[in-house]
Parts: sequence; C-alpha cells; structure tokens
Amino acid sequence: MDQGKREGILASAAKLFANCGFRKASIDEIARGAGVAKGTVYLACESKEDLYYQTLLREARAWVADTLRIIDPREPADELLLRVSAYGFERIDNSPLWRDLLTGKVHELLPNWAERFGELRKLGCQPVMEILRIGISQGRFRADLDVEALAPVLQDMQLSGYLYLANKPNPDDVLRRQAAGLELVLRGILAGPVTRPLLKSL
Amino acid sequence: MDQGKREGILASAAKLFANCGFRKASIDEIARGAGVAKGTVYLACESKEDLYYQTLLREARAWVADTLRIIDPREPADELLLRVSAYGFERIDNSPLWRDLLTGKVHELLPNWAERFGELRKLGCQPVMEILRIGISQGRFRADLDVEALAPVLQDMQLSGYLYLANKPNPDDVLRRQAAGLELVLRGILAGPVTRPLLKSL
DNA sequence: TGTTGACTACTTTGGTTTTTTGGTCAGTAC
DNA sequence: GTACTGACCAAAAAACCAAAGTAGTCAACA
Repeated sequence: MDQGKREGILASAAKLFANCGFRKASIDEIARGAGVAKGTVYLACESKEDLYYQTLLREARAWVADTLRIIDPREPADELLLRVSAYGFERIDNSPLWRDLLTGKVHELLPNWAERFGELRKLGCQPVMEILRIGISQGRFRADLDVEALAPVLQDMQLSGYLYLANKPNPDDVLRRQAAGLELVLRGILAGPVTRPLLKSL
Repeated sequence: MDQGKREGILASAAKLFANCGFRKASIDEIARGAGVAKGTVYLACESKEDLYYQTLLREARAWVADTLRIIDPREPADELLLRVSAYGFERIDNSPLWRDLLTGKVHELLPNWAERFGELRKLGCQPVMEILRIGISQGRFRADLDVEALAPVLQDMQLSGYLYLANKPNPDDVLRRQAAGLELVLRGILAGPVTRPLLKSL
C-alpha cells in the first residue's frame, strides 16, 4: 500500500465524514474522491469503522502537531494554557468531525468505541502535558505536580464546555467559562501568586 | 387543582419519563398511573414538554434538598465537596431521567430548551455554593472567593464526568477523576495548605 | 503484485396505510 | 359553580413494503 495513496484515501475520507457524517459518507464516494477503486480503500482499512477511526487519528495528530507548534516555551506557561485552550476550542468548533465525536453522535452507532475514544483523548492531552512541563521548568508551576494525572483533568475541564455547546454554541461564553476554570486551577498550580486576572486578557 | 393530585401526576410522570423516555411515555398512561383522567393532567401543565420540565424541576429540587441535608457545616468544607460530588454522581448515575438530560438526548426533541436547562443547572449549583460559603466561614477557603462565579465552574467539573459516562460508565474511574479535579482546585481555594491527599479518602 | 469494479447480502430510503397520541371541550358529578 | 372526565379530532408515530443504495468480497486484470 503506497503511502501517498493511503494519505489520499484518508484525506478524502476526512472530507466526506466531516461533510456528511459517518453514516451518509459512502465508501464508493470516498474512493472516488481519492481517485482509487473501492477495493483499494479496503487495503488501507479493515472496515468503515476502522477507516473512521484512522481518519480521526490523523486529524488528532495534526491537531496535536499544530498546537505544539504554537507553544513558545519562552512565554509564561499560564498564558500558554489559556492560548491553547482557546485554540483548541476554535478548532473543534469548526470541525463537524470533532463535534460529532464529542457530542456522542457516533458512540451509539459504533460498538467497542470506548477504548479508541480513550486513545484519542490520551493523544489530545499531549499539548497540555507539554505546557505543564514548561511551567514547571519555568518555576511558575509547583515542581511536585503529577503531570500525567493532571493533564487529563485539565483537558476535561476544557472539553466540558461542550456540555453547553451541545445546546447553544455561544463561543464567547464557553471561552469565558474556560478562562474562569483555568484561573481557578492556576491559583492552585502556580508556585507564586497570580499577578493579574487572566479573564481580562481575553 | 388539588396539590395532592398534582403531586400524584408529577410522580407518575417522573416514573414513566424515567422508564420510557420523553417520547414513549404517553399522557394517557401518566394519567392512568396517577389515577386521574387525561384532562386533569392538563390542569397541571400546559403541554407535554411543560410536564417534562416540571418533572425535572421536582426531581432537581428533591436532589438539592437531599444534598443540603447531608451537608454538616461542622465538617471540613473540602471533605464536604468530595462527599457531595460522589453523592451527586451516584444519584445521577441511577436516574435515566438525568442521564437522558445530560447526554443531550432531549435537547434535540424540544425547542427552546436551553433556558430551562440553564435554570436547572443554576438550581443544581446551590449545594456547592453552600459549601463554599461554609468553607469561607470555617476559614478553610480564601475569603475573597467569588462564590457565585465559582460554583458553576465546580459544578461543571463534576458534570464533565459524563463525557466519559456517555460511553462506559465505570463509576470508580469517574469518581477518582472527580477527586483528582477537586484536589487540584482545592489547592487553589484553600487558605492553608492541604494536609493530606484527598484521593486516599475514597 | 498491487489494483480493480462487478457482484451479493444486507441496510437504508421513500411512500403509503394504520395506529397511537397530544390536546380540547362539551358534558357529568358533586 | 367547580373539579373533573373521557369521547373526540387533527397530527404525529409506527408498521409495512418495494425500490434504491451500500459495505465488503474476490475473480480477473494490468
């Protein structure tokens, strides 16, 4: 299986899954979009479900890479947290793929999704973990933080904005809330006192 | 409208909505369960949607009342937070009514649900607000906390367990995670240092 | 050896009929 | 007069089924 062809298939799949959702995106059309025959798609994946997962994985990796790229280790780590939080939200908000995933529309359709969902979630923690490490090495965060345990909690706090978003996506409200949560937590993880309220920097 | 009859109707509605969900629970059956005629149900509510909301409101009030009851102001407020968190989770986990609400299965069906959802959420913050006030008066929490702003953030942190729960409800994991989040936040809101890790008290 | 696309078993869709249900209100009981 | 009832209606949901579409396979092909 040629890597370029594989990438073409995943790209086409990403496009169609995002536009039509899991159900309505057909393998035929994905194959057509990638300029290959249907059989070839099945050289790149085991099933439609597997293809969907691979698509998400590809997307998640891209997101992690892009996010790590905007992290400047010279910036104060607390600023970084807020920035990455906002960036992540914006990106998720613009992607039907993630929205469907996070609002649970896919879970019902696909069996055995839990583990794979967990893997994606774990992947998504990487940027936050990186920032925590930066913060510690900057001396801004407590040195005794359990980075591995902390990252998913922070990540969840950010994702919890979707409890609202499922309803009425007013991005400003969600961001303000995220910032409030972050400020709350920061007071806990900062080695020194917070000098100014983060909310104002939005 | 007799209050006893009204209560009977709401109780019957709660039972059926919980067992069958909003759609499949029929007004006829609710009336039968309450031992009244269908017309009488419409003396207690304006529409099926309204009845559903009233049912949730009744349930929420009961939950708040029960939760406030287990709050002993002599206990350390940080313990109280953890206790109430676990209690709330357990109770929600056992109630299809709340599960449907929180996993967003109802939102799609009912228009204009956002505001009412917001009201319920606000109601649900009361116990946490109470604990924060207790903590402040105990001198365990910082005196400058913005209780009104903080409560919904904490509440959300707890609800975010449902992002997982929508999938695979392993209550222990969720509780451990909630405790980790709480411990994180507590280090921020405690006036003094945390003396022992909360996680161990689970 | 890597790719294809016709083929099959299965699922989804769309249109139609039948049944159920939310909501009303003239009428009953007290 | 008041509190409640339940037959009634329009509208929604379920049941049905034929037609169309789709996931996945594999013999043939380049």
